[in-house]
Amino acid sequence: MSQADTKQRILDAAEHFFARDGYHATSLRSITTEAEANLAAVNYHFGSKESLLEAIIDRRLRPLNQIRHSQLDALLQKTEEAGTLPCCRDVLRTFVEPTLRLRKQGSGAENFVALVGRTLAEPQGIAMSIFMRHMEPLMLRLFQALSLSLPGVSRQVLFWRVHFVLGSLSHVMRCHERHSIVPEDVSIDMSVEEEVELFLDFAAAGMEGAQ
Amino acid sequence: MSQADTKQRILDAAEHFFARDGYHATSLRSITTEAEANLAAVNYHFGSKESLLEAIIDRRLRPLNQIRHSQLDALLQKTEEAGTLPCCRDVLRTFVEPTLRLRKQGSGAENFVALVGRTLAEPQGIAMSIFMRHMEPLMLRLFQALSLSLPGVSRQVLFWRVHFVLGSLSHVMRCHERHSIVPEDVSIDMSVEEEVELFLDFAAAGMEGAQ
DNA sequence: ACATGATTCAAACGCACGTTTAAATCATGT
DNA sequence: ACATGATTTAAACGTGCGTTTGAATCATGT
Repeated sequence: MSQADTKQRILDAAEHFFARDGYHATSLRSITTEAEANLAAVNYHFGSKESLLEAIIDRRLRPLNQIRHSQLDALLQKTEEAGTLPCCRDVLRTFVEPTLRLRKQGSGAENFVALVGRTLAEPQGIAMSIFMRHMEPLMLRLFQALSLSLPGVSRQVLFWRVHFVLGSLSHVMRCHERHSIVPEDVSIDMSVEEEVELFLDFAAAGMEGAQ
Repeated sequence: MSQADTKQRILDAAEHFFARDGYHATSLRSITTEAEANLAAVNYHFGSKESLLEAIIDRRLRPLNQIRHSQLDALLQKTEEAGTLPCCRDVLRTFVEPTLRLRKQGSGAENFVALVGRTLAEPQGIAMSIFMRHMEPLMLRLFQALSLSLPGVSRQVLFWRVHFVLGSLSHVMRCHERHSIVPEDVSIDMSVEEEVELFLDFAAAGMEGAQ
């Protein structure tokens, strides 16, 4: 059993518990027990509990944001060539679709998505500063592209609507499994495409605002 | 200095720290220090840390939900008398407006609003079960009223859009002070009415969905 | 086969936590 | 003034935490 195995198992277990119970409510003992590793392994491989959290975010957020960046690149290049403005829904899709797709990829990625959802809900939390470092450039590009797609909406109003959408998205990201109250006639299982379009129906309409 | 004083000061201090740092990251020592009370006072007056959290939720959520219920009562009675359907925006307003108004009421209520926002983001958290007990009847009525106001939207789609709106709202509730990144030309200070209409422009359009 | 560095392991460290205790102090009715 | 119950206080309790240690074990190149 090599180092890589242990590190990966610890990352997976920690991702799982951090997402489900939160950073502070999760102990290194429960992580290492689930990972079938020794308690000291976390400090040996990662240095500290906080660095472990950073490694978790690093592992998944870097590739995710690369995808989001390149999707936005592609959209902006396409509309520029066509001499048109990107539509709000398409801009949002470059951000939302990779996120919801990640969740269905398996191998614990759904735990990461839920963890990010939690992180967005803890403004003063340890994870937030780590997270923001990764997100800031993309967020600025997203805001600019949305501003481009909705020339009729003031920057002030746009700012808040972007926040509303991020609130919705982070909420969806947290609800990865077993919902609290689900009416009997509502099905939870959807394809990524269905999820994305369901979300974009709401978010794009909200961004455009009341008529 | 009477018992009531100490209990109130502890409630206020705990509300403040629970909202800012979360339940697990807040110690009874920091609470009682801020409240200028003895460490043992929490267990004397409330029994345990968890019961303290319950008392915090009880103190503010009970009157808040009474207002929301009666606002919804009034709306439904009015439209029934007029023989019309309630409009989606008005239904949402009965839920959203008392929430955002509470925040401006002062005396620490803004901390409670932020705490509820956090709670909604921690599905397995201690606060969630306490919170859900208070919210379930109102949530069912809200869902029914929204269903009435949007007869063209399937229950399945409606269910998700309600979740999206609650996600947005809980996000707004958490952002009570000092935002992370605010563009220079965006003003944060708004009246309750402005906040409510800004939110409802977004939420009502989202509920109605893309055309 | 052996040396060497990487990894695992059991045990312990100091610390902060929520809670409990019992004495001291306070408030109140007579 | 005094008795009584409510409240406050300082101190300690046991527990679980993140982290550290040093020896044991493993993997690898020669």
